[in-house]
Amino acid sequence: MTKKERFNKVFPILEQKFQVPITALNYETPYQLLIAVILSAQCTDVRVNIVTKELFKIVKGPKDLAEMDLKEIEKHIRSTGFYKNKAKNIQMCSRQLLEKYNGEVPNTMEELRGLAGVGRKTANVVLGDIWNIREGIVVDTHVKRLSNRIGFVKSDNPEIIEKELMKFIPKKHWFEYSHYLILHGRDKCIARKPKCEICEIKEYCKYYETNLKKNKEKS
DNA sequence: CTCCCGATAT
DNA sequence: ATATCAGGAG
Repeated sequence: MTKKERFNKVFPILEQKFQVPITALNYETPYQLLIAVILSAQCTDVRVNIVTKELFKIVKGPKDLAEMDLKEIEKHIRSTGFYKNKAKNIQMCSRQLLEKYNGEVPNTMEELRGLAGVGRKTANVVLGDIWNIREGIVVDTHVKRLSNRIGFVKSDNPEIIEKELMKFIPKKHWFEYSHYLILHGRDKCIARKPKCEICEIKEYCKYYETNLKKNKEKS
């Protein structure tokens, strides 16, 4: 089975399962989404939402973080991990927005990448969720894990994975693909103990195939 | 490549 | 105890 054939089997199943993909992060404005995504690095979306629920009561726009004491920012976001870097980044990012973009969130990959704490993954999420722009495929830890397990790629490098995926996934599905894999990764294809037995796409998954063989050899 | 780093499931 | 969580910067 080629990668494209495998994709054509898997994608409709995930599409049926998750329907319209929506972000699990809570926010009211593009600026708040940007901050939430920066905070979500190596942290569960659930934890980010707990933090932003309080933070966004006092942070409505870039001015609020630009002027806030760094220690106070750290105190608010501490439980998301990497809190010193993240505090510095979201404050610097807010100041950059005020200086360069009149306080608005820019809508190009290049401009977003120039902001503190914003890498390719964060930029892709903001572009997709706010402006519905498909600049690329969001490759986070879930997309990386599932793409390897299913058999779409063999790599740990997010940029290589993104390039490989773009070869056989139609551009119109790029944004949905990431969301579906992230959702499915949280639901069934969990990192530590994947629920292969009840997985909807197991018959098209190399990881399940390998496990089946191992189990049959044992018995 | 290493470091950043707390919370949670196993 | 250890792996893992919507990664990015130096």
